[in-house]
This record gives sequence, structure tokens and C-alpha cells, in this order.
Amino acid sequence: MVGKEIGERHFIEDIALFCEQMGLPRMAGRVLGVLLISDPPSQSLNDICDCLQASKSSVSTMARFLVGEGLIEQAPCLVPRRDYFRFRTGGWLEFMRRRMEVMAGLHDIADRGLSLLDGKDDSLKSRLEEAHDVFEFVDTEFRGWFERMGQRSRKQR
Amino acid sequence: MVGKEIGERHFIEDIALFCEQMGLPRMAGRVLGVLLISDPPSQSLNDICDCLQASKSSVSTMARFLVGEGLIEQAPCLVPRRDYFRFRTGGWLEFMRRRMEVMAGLHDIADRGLSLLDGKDDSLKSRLEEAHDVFEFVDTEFRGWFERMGQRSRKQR
DNA sequence: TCGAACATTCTGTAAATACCGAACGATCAG
DNA sequence: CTGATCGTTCGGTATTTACAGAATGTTCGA
Repeated sequence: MVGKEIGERHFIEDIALFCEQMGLPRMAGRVLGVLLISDPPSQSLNDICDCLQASKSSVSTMARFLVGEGLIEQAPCLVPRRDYFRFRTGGWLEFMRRRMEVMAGLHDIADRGLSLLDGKDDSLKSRLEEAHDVFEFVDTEFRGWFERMGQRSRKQR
Repeated sequence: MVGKEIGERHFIEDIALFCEQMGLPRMAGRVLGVLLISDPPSQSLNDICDCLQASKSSVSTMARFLVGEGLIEQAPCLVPRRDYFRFRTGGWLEFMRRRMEVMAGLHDIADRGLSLLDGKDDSLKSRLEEAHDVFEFVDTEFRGWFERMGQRSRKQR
């Protein structure tokens, strides 16, 4: 059981707020919050509903949403005909990776913008060259970064 | 003048879409898009309105919003009583920096979560230790990263 | 002191979003 | 086959958001 104490409620809401800032639905953050401090780690949809006092439909929808985001996964069910979910190992890394991928997308857009300024003065291009540089740097630097980070967390286990 | 050609419109809309994915209002992205390819770099609110065919109120609001985000800045006005805006040098770096700061906020939340699991089995803590590690790593690694990146772009100028 | 040319702020509206409850569909025990 | 127990999906509602247009405030030239 989880979510009875005030500290747990507070934690769950902080995760929800964080998720909201990241562009995820707040309810998704709450579900995630439960699965970050639950004992045991695997919880059924009904468990989560009880804990959050939220409707089955919301929890079901958000659980599948979080699976798609790579943050949680379905756990082997102890009881037949019941879905258990748990936080997915490496979920945070995967989350960061996807975020960085979106950001790196600006790299190509900046290139297209530069071609629009073709032939014009260099001073006009510096804006987009900055974007190009920053996000190309993100793109390349992060691949190595994630590899190192992945190895590091794999080693710790 | 900007935004007449199809390529420019397309670029602006791509920036708008990117901004939307980053959680900024789409119209803010459009204003930013104009200021990334405008010639000259500094444009008045009216110029931007004309280019986007958007209302003054939206453009005014979004321009001030982007100033707050550190992505654009007010330019010294060539004509009195008129606000000129331009892309802010280092804006993308600042943008990334703030994003990373939000992400690093999870570092503290994870710590608070860990204290909730105090005394419980270590296997329960690994979820939050992962969060702790990833976002502490983000927090520290990025400070150095941004410094290097800042120096690099300063050198290029 | 007007009035023109701005920018900002307020108000309204249309669209998107978050959430719930109910209906529905599937699966298993009896 | 029937009912109980799940999960999913559908429809509705309330809140939020993204804009536009009108009203307001400000500065400057005549």
C-alpha cells in the first residue's frame, strides 16, 4: 500500500508537477509517482486507482501512455487477468534520450533556415549558425554521454 | 521583409512546431521563427504582425514572453516610439540551460523519495537511485558542458 | 492641446485538454 | 451458460489555452 502518508502524497504531487513541466499530463505524473515509491514495485491498476482516488479510465489511459514513453512497463502478473505495472529500469535515461532527440531536431531546421539566407551577409547567418552549433553539439555529445551513462548504471547493478 | 516566400513560411512553421513540442505557445514559435531569418535581424512588432498575419495583441504578448525566456531581446530602436526585437545572441544556449535546470530539479525530488523508503529493502530504492544518478549527472555534467559551449561560441565571434 | 501612431491590457470565443462515469468487451470460476 | 471481475473505450463536462478584436494608456509631432 502506498500513498497514505502525507510525505508520500507530497512526493507524488511533486513528480506530477515535474511531469507537467515536461509536457506530460499531470495524471501520468501521479501514476508514475506511485510506481516510484510503491512497495512492492509492481502495482495493479486498481491499486493505483485506490492510492490516487482517481478513476479507472484515467489510470488505465495514463498507464498505457507511460508505457509508450518508456517510463514504466507491464510486470509479469502474479494474479491472472490483472495488469501489473512497474517502473522500467533505465526509464529515466530513455526519457532523457527522447527529449534530446527532439531538441536535436532543431539542427536540421537550422540548416534549412541557413539555406534561406544563402547569399546574404554573414552577420545575418550567425543566429542560425548558433542554433546549428548548439544542437549539433547536443546531438553528437549526447550519444557518447548516454553510452557512458548506460554503462555506468549497468555496472552498478 | 520576410515571410513572403513558401520556404520562409515553411521554416517559420517548423520552428513553431518545435517550440510547441518544447512546451512553448505555437505563436511564440512563429515570432521566433521570423526573428531567425529576418533581414535585417531587428524587426518591429508591426513588421512581425504583417509577416505572420497575426493580431498585434498576440505578437506583443508573445514577444514579451520570448524576452522572458531569454530567446529574444529588445533592440535599440532606430525609430522612436517603436519596439524592435531581435534574436538574442546566446539565446539557444540559455534556452537549453533552463531546460536542464528544470530536469535537474528531479534530483532533489528523488532524494526526498529515497528518504520515504528509508529502512526498506535496497531493491525498492534502485528506481529512485537511478533518477538520482541520472539527474545529478545532468546537473554536474551540464555546468561544464555549458561553460565549454559558451567559450566556444564566444571564440567564434 | 489635439490627434496620430504606437504598445499593452482586457474581454470574449473557439478549440484543446484532463478527467470522470458509464457502457462495453473479454476472461475466468462456478 | 452465467455472473463476477477485470481493462478499455466512449461520451460528456469543466477547465485551460490560444488566439482575435476592442478598449486603454502613452508618447510625440503639429
